Amino acid sequence: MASDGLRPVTRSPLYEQVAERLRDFIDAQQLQPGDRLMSERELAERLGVSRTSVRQALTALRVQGLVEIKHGEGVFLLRGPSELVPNLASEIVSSEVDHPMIWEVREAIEVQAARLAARRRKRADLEAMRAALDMMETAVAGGEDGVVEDRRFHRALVEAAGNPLLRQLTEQLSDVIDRTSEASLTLAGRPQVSLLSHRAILAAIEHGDEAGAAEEMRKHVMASGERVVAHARQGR
Amino acid sequence: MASDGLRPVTRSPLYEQVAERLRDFIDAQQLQPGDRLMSERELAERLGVSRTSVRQALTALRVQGLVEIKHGEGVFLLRGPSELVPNLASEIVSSEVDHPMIWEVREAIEVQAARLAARRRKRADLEAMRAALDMMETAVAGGEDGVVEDRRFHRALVEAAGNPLLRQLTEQLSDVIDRTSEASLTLAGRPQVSLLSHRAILAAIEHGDEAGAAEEMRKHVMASGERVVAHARQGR
DNA sequence: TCTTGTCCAGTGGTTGGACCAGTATGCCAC
DNA sequence: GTGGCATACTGGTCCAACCACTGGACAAGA
Repeated sequence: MASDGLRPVTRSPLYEQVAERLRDFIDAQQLQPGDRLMSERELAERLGVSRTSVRQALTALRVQGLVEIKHGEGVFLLRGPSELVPNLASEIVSSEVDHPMIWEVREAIEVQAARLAARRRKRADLEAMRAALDMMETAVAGGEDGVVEDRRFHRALVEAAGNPLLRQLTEQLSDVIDRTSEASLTLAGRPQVSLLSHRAILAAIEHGDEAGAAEEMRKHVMASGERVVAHARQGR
Repeated sequence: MASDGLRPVTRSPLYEQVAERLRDFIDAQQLQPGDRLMSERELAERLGVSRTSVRQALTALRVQGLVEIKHGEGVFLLRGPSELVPNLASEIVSSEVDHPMIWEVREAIEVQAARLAARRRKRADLEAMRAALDMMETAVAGGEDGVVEDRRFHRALVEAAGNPLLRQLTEQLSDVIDRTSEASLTLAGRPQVSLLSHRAILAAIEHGDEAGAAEEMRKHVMASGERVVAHARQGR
């Protein structure tokens, strides 16, 4: 399917345009954290839109953590112009699975998850990981890449870590993580190696060997990352 | 300064309550990604609020990536109930600085940051960290707790890691991290010990000793966490 | 029978204006 | 000074109307 130049027209809502104008404004004026914006009524007049639209835009900026809205006082800047784009993760990364930065973050999170899993190792968690690996072994033996089963294993491991906050972070990055895993496992010979690494990690966890589990996971993530990055460079 | 139970009352805006109700609703109903919510008008009536407030709440949920709003069609769920509450960090944690979960996450992120900082160690970054430590030394010598300087050091370290994604994660957790640091440094004798740990970490980074930097940071974070948790248990 | 056009009901998007509620400020009586 | 009060801002909420878009029902035409 070729790009036929007939992709659907996308009209962006007014409040979104307003939000963008406001971002541009605080950037152009070089407003600093703590500075106060104009009142909603004045903004509405200057932008030529209704106050409702301004309020919707401000709500959006508020959710993004850019401004703080104080009843009776005004709207105050929380972060400087330099710290825009809070969705850096999905923005920058989505198209560049081979960026080392992602692998470094995976290393941070998953190594700690492995360590904590080894510390806690509930029976149900261990069985979930074992099951995921068995499924992956079957898939790999059948010539598949085992992407789905790999994902299942990593999620089970994070679950086994028993840390809701850590779990939340991985879910937030799940898109990126899944992409990187896929990029790794579609490399020739990689699924077999990955499976062995997983077995080693699980073994350490089962023995309650925190340091060992952490180190095995670190080696695993690093190796995967290096292979993907190298392959990407080669392709360019 | 003791907790006097007279902190300012915080009235949450209506649209925020509405947003929370909606989150609860899609959780209770176990709505799946792709499902459609009721119309804005119906939601307004059922919740007993104006359509304006509903729209503000929906805008917030949209920005958070929870729903997709399609003109002429309706509001559709993007993520399942499992991936709710992106602000879990500030929600759960704000009042429980002594929860081990936070320290475990700090360990994950900061250990990796130390490792990467040792790998890259740009001159400017090293100087920023040194400067922060010197300031902390002066503060501690003067009998202060050095909370501000400690924060400066940790931020400089994350900066030195040279990983924007990692940096973003720490910023997202900055509230929690700052609280935990403060809880640690206000314990008797802790600032002195912390300062020594920082010196050791920085030394390893300066030598480009990745494993050493990582291990020193791990010991530092673990020790801080254990002390805070122990002190909290004692207080109960 | 299949297509085409029209209409219509329901959806979100936007507006203006009104009023409620919280904050800061200055003035005034005490 | 202190407290009370009026006031002039600020954001928060509501309402009623209308615009813009979508999808489906349905009739007119090929």
